[in-house]
This record gives sequence, C-alpha cells and structure tokens, in this order.
Amino acid sequence: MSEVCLDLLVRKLGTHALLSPEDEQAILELPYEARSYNAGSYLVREHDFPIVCGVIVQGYAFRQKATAEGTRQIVSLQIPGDAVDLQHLHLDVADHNVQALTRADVLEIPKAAIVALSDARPAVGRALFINVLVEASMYREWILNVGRRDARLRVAHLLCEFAARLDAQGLSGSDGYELPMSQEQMADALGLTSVHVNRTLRLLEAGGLLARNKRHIRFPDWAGLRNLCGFNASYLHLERQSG
Amino acid sequence: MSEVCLDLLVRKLGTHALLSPEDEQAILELPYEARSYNAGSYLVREHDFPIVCGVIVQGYAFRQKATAEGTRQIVSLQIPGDAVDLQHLHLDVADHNVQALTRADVLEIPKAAIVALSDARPAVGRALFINVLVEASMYREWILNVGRRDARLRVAHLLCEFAARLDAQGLSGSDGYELPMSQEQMADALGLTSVHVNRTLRLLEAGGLLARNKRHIRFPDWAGLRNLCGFNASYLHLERQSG
DNA sequence: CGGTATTTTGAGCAGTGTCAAAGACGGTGG
DNA sequence: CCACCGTCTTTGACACTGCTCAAAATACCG
Repeated sequence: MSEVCLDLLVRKLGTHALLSPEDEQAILELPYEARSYNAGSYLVREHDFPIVCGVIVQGYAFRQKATAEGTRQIVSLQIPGDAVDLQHLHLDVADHNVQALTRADVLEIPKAAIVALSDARPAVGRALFINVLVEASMYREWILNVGRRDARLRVAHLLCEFAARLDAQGLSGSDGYELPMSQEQMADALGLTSVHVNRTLRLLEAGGLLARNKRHIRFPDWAGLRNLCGFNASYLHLERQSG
Repeated sequence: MSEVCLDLLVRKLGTHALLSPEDEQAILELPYEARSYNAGSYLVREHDFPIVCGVIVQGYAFRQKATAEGTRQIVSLQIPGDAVDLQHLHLDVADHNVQALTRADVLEIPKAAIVALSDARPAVGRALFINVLVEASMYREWILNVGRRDARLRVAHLLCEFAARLDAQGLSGSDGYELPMSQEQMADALGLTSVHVNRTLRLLEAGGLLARNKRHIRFPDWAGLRNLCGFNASYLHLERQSG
C-alpha cells in the first residue's frame, strides 16, 4: 500500500489548521513504526505509560472505560486518520483504554518526536492542540447524547455523527456505510443494552428513517433522521480554523 | 483583594507542569481584564466567537449544551483557578455555553496574548495543553458516569469528584463543602430529574453516607461513599506530569 | 458441517420520569 | 417586624422507558 505513511495525518491536521509545506514535510519525516491490531485487542490500556502516539491508517478503534462493577462505556470512536493517543501526549499514565473495533493498521510515533516537532514548529503544535480541542467538543456532545436523549434519538445521533465524520474523511460511499460494530458495542457507546439497541434500530427502520443490510446502513430519509435527533455538525468543527 | 491577579492561574498550571520562574513571571504579566458575572449569566454562548479566555478567581461556573428539544445537559463544572475558555483557544466558534453557577469573578485574558506566550515559551504551551487533556479526561469519566451508573452511584460520584477537586485546589474546609448548585442543576449534570436527585440524596443520607444542611455537604463515611461509587481520582491527573 | 457470536423476540419487572402540590427558605417592601 | 413572593426542596401517586432473563433464529468462521 503506497498510502501507508503519515500522509493521512498531514491531511487530517491540515483540515483544521493551515500548515506550511515545510510543516507538512516535517510531519512526514516523523519516525514511526507500523503495527496491526486484531479486532478487540488493546492499543492502550488504562494505567499504562504510553510512549508512542498511534495514527490509524486503516480500520476503526474506540476509547472505553469501565465502572468498578465492570459495566463498560465507550466514550468515543476513532476512524482512519485519527490520532489515538494525542490524549496522553503530555500525560504520564493512561486514564482509559483504547481497543481496535476491527482489524486496524496503526502508525506509532514516539511521543518525544511529536513534542519536539511541536516545540520547533508552533503551527504543528497548534494543529495538534486543535485536534484535542475538537475531540473535547465531541465528548461534550456525547455527554449530551447519553444524558439527555431517549434511545431513539440517541441511536439516530450516533449514526448521524458517524456518517458526518466518515464523510469529512472522504470515507463514505454514496450509499450509506458499513457500521463497524455490533449492537452490543453500540449499546456500550450509548449507555443502553444491546436488546434495546436492537429494538430501537428496528423502530427507526420501521419509521423509514433507516435501512439495514447486515451492518450496512443506508439513510432513505437523511433529512428526516437528521431532523429527528437535531443533528448539527458544527460541534465537529470541520472547517479550518482561522486564528 | 490582593489575590485578584493571575497568581491562581500560575498555581493551577504549576500543579500539572513544571514552570520555570521566568515562565511564571511571563504568565503573571499577561494582560487581563477583571469582570464579575451574576449567577446564571453567560460567560460564553454557543455560536459566539470568543476572543478572550477567562480564569475564574472566585465563584463557580458550568459548561452546558442543550438538545433541539431544549433539555439541558451540564457537561462540566468549573471551580476557582479553572480556565474557562481554553476549550476555544484555537477554535473560532464556541460549541457550548458557559454560565456562572454563583456570582463569579473572572480575569479575561486575550486569546492572542495566550497564544503568543505559548509560542514563545513551550513550557507554558505544554502546561495549557495538559490542562486541556485533563479536562478531556474528566469528560470521559463524566460520560461513564451518566452512561453506566445508576442514580445513586451517579450522585455519589459527582459529590466525590467535586470534593477531590476542591481539595486539590485547597478550597475544601475540614468539614465538607458548600455545594454551589440546586438539585435541578445537579439533575442537569447527571442526566436525571430534580425529583429523582432529591430522592437519591435522601437515600444516601438515610444510608449514613452523606449529611446535608442546606447545601452544605459532609461525609460521615467518606470511605463508604468513595467505595460505593468506585471513585478513583486518577483520572483527574492531580500529580505533576514528568515528561 | 459444527460451533460460536450476533441478532431478534417475548414476557415481566424495576428504576426514573411526570405531574401536582405542599412545605421551607430567603429576600423585599411596607 | 411582618406579609408576600419567588425559588428551591420534599412528597405522593402513577406511567412508561428501558432493563433482565431466556430462548430462538440467524450469521459467521474454520
């Protein structure tokens, strides 16, 4: 694959911040090591001391933490181009787990190299900062989703967000997308049970807002779905930031 | 008040990252404007274009967003020393609201001055970055709380977190603390209704895990409460980060 | 083809929400 | 100092969303 390089990272960072050709070149020259993870395996474990920061080039992952009783909550989804461990760039010990959702290819860059680069090139540091800020914004929306929407709107919102993000990364076919997770994992992301997720999906389907074939999702009435859950992509900050 | 200066910010940033005396001095010399907000008034509004970043020196605030239907969700609490708008430092448009919980005194620093300083002094930039990372970690825990704990554990966890944060800022009396919010606001923070928050508080009280007098909270059995909800402060990253 | 994971369905239950109203409390003006 | 008013807390009765447990149907994989 000619694409297995840091190009994806450059493109991702470039969508939020303006990078000079030199900045881009410097990013491309970062040292890294390519690794593959099987579905379910851990990229980061809580209490670990991460020393690298991975960038997903293929496949999907998710962040997750659990209560003392053992119930799990997925707190975010990572798609190709996402930086897995910017969240721990300057933190010594990991506060949550990251697991592969599907088989995933990851380029792992030493944290130290990233820090050095962002000290040397403020524009790069700024791009990384923005990346973290956007993720924080997505957490806020996730809290709103889990805290204040009922099951139907909650499921709808997750599907809309995923669609918008895939779209922004140029990963969505014209015809919906392949949802890379089981209903049980959706339940963990939504603070529901898998049984209820199933019922809710069929409800949306019955309402003509959703069509499924295995895990392939289509939106026969995108406007309707979007409208139902009040999805508004502005919290994703998809445009390039000025300042 | 002799304390109305950026000293608090220095102290806060200094708890996470090592700052040189020169770094500290540079922070203290940042330009700012002091403002007071009444309880309920907005420090930041969604869709605004913030150009300053406030630091709370007295009082409390919260971040909040609402669904299309108008139900509100509080996504974080801000205590003295917290930077209100680091979350938008490099973002053009605000994605959520910040409101004063009580009357609050805020020092507002121009974003541009902060950016310039963090470009000039990487250690300061790093401290700000850490600040944002820690807030992201708190969001993740908040999602877990709202998504996967029942009402009793959820309330308990909020009280524990608040206690731990006040304590870390040296703001907790030896004898519990004054909770600066109504039960309705707690409900908005927890994804519950105020009626149920009330019942849950009395349940905790009846169980001897909590004592209340107006809004003053005491913990007759701190270990029990902490243990009940599995509170573990490590996600607050209270220690100074090494690298 | 058998074995495992996932999806689907049903029935009954529990935890929270809704609605409504009655206390407390704190502040205000007379 | 007291009556009044708005906000907040507390309580009750009842409805309903989403959970539990269990099993069947289906898909996936070696």
